Amino acid sequence: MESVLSPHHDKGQALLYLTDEQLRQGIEAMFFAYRGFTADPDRILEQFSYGRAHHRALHFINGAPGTTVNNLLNILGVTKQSLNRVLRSLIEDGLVESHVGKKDRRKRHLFLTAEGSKLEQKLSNAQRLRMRSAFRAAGPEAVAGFRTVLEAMMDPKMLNTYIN
Amino acid sequence: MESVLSPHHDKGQALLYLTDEQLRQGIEAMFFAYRGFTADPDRILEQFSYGRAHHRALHFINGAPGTTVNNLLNILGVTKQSLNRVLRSLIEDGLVESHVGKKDRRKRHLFLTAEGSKLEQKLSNAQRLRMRSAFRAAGPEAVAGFRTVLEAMMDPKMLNTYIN
DNA sequence: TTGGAATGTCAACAAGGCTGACATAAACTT
DNA sequence: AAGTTTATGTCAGCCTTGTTGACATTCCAA
Repeated sequence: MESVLSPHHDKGQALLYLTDEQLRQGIEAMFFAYRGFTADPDRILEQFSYGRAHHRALHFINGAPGTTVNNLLNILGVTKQSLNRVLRSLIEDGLVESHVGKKDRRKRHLFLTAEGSKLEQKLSNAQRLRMRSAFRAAGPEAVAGFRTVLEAMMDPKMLNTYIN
Repeated sequence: MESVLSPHHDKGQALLYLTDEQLRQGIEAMFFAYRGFTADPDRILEQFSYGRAHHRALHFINGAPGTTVNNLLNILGVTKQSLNRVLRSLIEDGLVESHVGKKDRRKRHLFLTAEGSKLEQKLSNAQRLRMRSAFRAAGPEAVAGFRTVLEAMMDPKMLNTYIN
């Protein structure tokens, strides 16, 4: 039965989106959607014997060419040993180039080679395809809401990285 | 310069949310948000020497008490060997109980014990806390949009599982 | 010149995916 | 009743990707 006397104070109605059940559905939505989100690139990566970690490295090097190893480390939130293993294989396979810094020669600046760029394109095209069809199906207002909630869900530190 | 003559046919403006740059931002938003989404329960799980896989099992058994192993397998999308390893440890530790089916005695029905329920509560409280504050910060319209986009991003098969 | 930062590398380990093979019990089919 | 399929469990082994710890190198900066 809805409140007739004080509709604006009916918290159960006005804040329906904050009930435990709604939150639970939000949690499951994240779980299933993330699976969908990674499924297409994962299938491509399999053909190259690469994993999601390689994809992430390619993605962020592509987005910020010349980025340093340390910078990548902060974005990805893994240990240098873990990242190094992935970078090494990408460099060995000729998808990524590592250039010693000119100003600070301790730093390595990372770039995609033509071949690396090609694979990155392939992966991100697949991922964008699904994202685009989801965005199209949902419409602009939903997309804005999607972005707003995701941004509120990130660690504040990552928001900076992400915004730029 | 904005179109003055035919604002409603200005695709570049009207479909701004479908540009590659917008899609790229959506992709990164998913990556960073998912990290935030799992960070809190991950910290708790560490104290129990459990992983995300245990959390997922607890979550879905809690949501559908008496579910069968096969059903869980379909929801989680992993192999029985992988799930079995996780279930075995949860059963050994007294967090989950496995009961032989009454109608079909091949099937095992899974339930959380009191202790299992306690951990599940702890984990989902942590996860809901972040989700709630994100939802609250974003507002109801954003939350609706968030859900709409995520649902469009799932595999259609999972939508059924999720809807129920 | 020395301390510390940036990077790379080796070794070892763990979680949690995977495949393949095999076992058992129960249900279903013929 | 016999054979097939289904549901589950288990063993062994492999891979990716995360972890820690230790150590080497290079080189900027005070």
